[in-house]
Amino acid sequence: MATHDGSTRYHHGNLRPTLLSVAKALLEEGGPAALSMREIGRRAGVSAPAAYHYFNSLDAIAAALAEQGFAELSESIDAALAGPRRNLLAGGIAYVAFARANPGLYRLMFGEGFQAYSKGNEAIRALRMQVYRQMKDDLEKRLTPEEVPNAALFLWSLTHGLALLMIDGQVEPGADPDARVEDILKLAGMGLPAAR
Amino acid sequence: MATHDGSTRYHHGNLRPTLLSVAKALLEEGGPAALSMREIGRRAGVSAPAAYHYFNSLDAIAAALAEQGFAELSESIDAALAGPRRNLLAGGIAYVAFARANPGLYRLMFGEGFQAYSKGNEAIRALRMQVYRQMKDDLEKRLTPEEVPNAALFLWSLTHGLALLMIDGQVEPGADPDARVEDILKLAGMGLPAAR
DNA sequence: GCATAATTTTAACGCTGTAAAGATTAGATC
DNA sequence: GATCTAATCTTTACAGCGTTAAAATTATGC
Repeated sequence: MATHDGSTRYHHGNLRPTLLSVAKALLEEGGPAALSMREIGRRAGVSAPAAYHYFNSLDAIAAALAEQGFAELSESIDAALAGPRRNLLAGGIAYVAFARANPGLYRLMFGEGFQAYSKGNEAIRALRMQVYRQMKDDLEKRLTPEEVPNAALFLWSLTHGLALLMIDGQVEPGADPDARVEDILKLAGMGLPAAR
Repeated sequence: MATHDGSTRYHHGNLRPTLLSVAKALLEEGGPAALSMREIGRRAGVSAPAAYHYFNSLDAIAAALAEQGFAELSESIDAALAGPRRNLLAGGIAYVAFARANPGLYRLMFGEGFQAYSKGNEAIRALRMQVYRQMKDDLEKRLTPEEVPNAALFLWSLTHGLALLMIDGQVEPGADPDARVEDILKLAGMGLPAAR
């Protein structure tokens, strides 16, 4: 491997996190399809099979990235819900902001390959559930129990769809995309003051 | 190549459409990632390079499938809008129904690979625009001009998001998925009688 | 200092997309 | 009907991929 001073060592010393950060960079450069075991090794300054000491497969690397992503997304929503505007609108804005800041990762988390690499990954299932629960909990504060399931699916669909359309460049870029997101989400009636 | 009676001919005679239909089957079996030049050739009873006589690349096959998909989606929406319930709700239901009936194709049309194979494909851009316009036209009948852009993005986000969540198996399957779709879309206030 | 365990490399297999060159066949012209 | 031409398909080949197996190297504990 190559080190910062140009020298070379047999043992990397910090390979696992390096692999993940290199993979994340690759993911944001070219989307999930750009993830490649050999390219990850190349950028980490290591042969491709070296990565197999830390991950069983390319899918395992994808799963690790997705897991990180769900954790980060969940934290980001938590922070928004704890902020000055503690309501679902703030949560939705944070959700879309995460997707826009990490388009490759978001596509990995919700895109076509998901079923493949998350097969039997309980951590991912749990984290994904947690994001959904954050929204449901808030809805339960002001809706009847029968209304909650449909309202939750409605909001998730809207937010997820908006995030993807923006990521895909399907939304004509105006001056202030964040304001646009807020306007759209408000149409769902999310802007009500939160019940305490 | 192999024919129905077990014999073999050098010239297939109907290769281009066969390639497309075989590719469509592959797409629905394993999603966009399952599309493979060699497998397509194999199933068509032909060597892989034979396909290059009709398509420049695997992406070109994907683009042809996507183009077909957009045309079919557009027709399906048109039919719904011309039906007994000539309103946006009917259009939205038809939209989601298309996605659920062709999950692999829908992911191809709107998924991560889109940018790659549709690069410079004007037919696809036009057809995609057309679907969007169908919705906008209807909105313009009953909203002020300033309201239309946001309302259109709102509806497309909701419908697109719902379609993807259902395709991905994120919606707990109830007794009647179609009714569920209708309930969700109704929450957007789409169920108003259409202006004539 | 030495044995052991952890880490990484090289070599190899079967798969992929696709380019190049050659074989085969259909269709037009005589 | 024979022949020439153009269309169609096959074989061969190359580079790149994920992954496995075996060997090499280095760090660690005694």
